[in-house]
Amino acid sequence: MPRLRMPRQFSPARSADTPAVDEVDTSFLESLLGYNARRAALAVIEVFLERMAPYELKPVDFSVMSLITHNPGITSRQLCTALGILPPNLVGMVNALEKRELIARRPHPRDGRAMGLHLTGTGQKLMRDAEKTAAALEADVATRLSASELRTLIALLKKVYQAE
Amino acid sequence: MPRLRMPRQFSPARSADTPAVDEVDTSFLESLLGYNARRAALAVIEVFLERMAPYELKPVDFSVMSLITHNPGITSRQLCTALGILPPNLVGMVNALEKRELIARRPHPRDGRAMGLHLTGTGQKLMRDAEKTAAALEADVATRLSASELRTLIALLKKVYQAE
DNA sequence: TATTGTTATACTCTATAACTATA
DNA sequence: TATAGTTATAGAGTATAACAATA
Repeated sequence: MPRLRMPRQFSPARSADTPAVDEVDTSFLESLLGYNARRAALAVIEVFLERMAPYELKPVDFSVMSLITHNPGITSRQLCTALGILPPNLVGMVNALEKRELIARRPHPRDGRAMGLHLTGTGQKLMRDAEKTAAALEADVATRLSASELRTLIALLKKVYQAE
Repeated sequence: MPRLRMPRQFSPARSADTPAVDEVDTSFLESLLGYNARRAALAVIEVFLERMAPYELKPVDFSVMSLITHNPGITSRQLCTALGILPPNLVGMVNALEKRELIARRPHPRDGRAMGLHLTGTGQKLMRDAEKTAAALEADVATRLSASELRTLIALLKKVYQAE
């Protein structure tokens, strides 16, 4: 009978059972596209947040403003579809941008339910600078990557998500 | 005097002032690395969520489990550092995985404050299947990309975030 | 004094249901 | 009946402060 053995909770596990980890092996995770894509996205967004702080634009705000810039009269619905945002979550952003007098709502010419979104003069001025900053950020990342590597990277990323 | 003009609120804006957008132009955003990286990450994570649903592992849970798999005895602190998670936010995940009896806490051999994390038998069996599924997911993405494109993509993504 | 793990908590992001007005 | 915009609200995800036990 094994009665003489110590009860398990008092039996210190042998060191083979409780190894310590000195250096963390992340090689399996690093072989996965999703892991690398997420880490890279977070790294770029971190720099983006710093550089865009003067304009008080977070990445999604910038995306919204940029689409309005290049698509004057775009509707909320179109913004949601293009950016993968749910309508209830866009309302607050658009309200905030309108309150800052960066954009203005105008009635849609053909659909009485919809409102077309337009930049104000202030909004246009801000976006000229903000888009320059965004483009400069790309140039800075291109110091980690060569210009052609950056082009390749973006092309491959598009292949991943546009194949949906 | 311009008194005869309609008050602005009753004056329908001319169509030149309120254009409608038929097709949304996203070309500027698509030129930005951050935008593309985020979209690609979201696309891969979406598939990941579907495929990992049978194991009830979200991406972060999988990352935690995978690091424990390849680093038996890893501490919470090491997990947080490796994955960019804040300690308070890891507690709930580890508790949940322990409650599911996928992992077990054992005292750290050299540091009385820390606990080493280890897979249980159940956890090992689950992770054998889950990591196979994760690798198969890569192969599926490789139908959108060639094998060499996938390797290039991952290498370039690493360059972006490891240069931090 | 510094660090590990933890609690409590707040803030942001994302998701669902339901309403209104127009189509 | 369906759609655009909105409200309210719930659930994740992420953030800081502070504490006990140990280094």
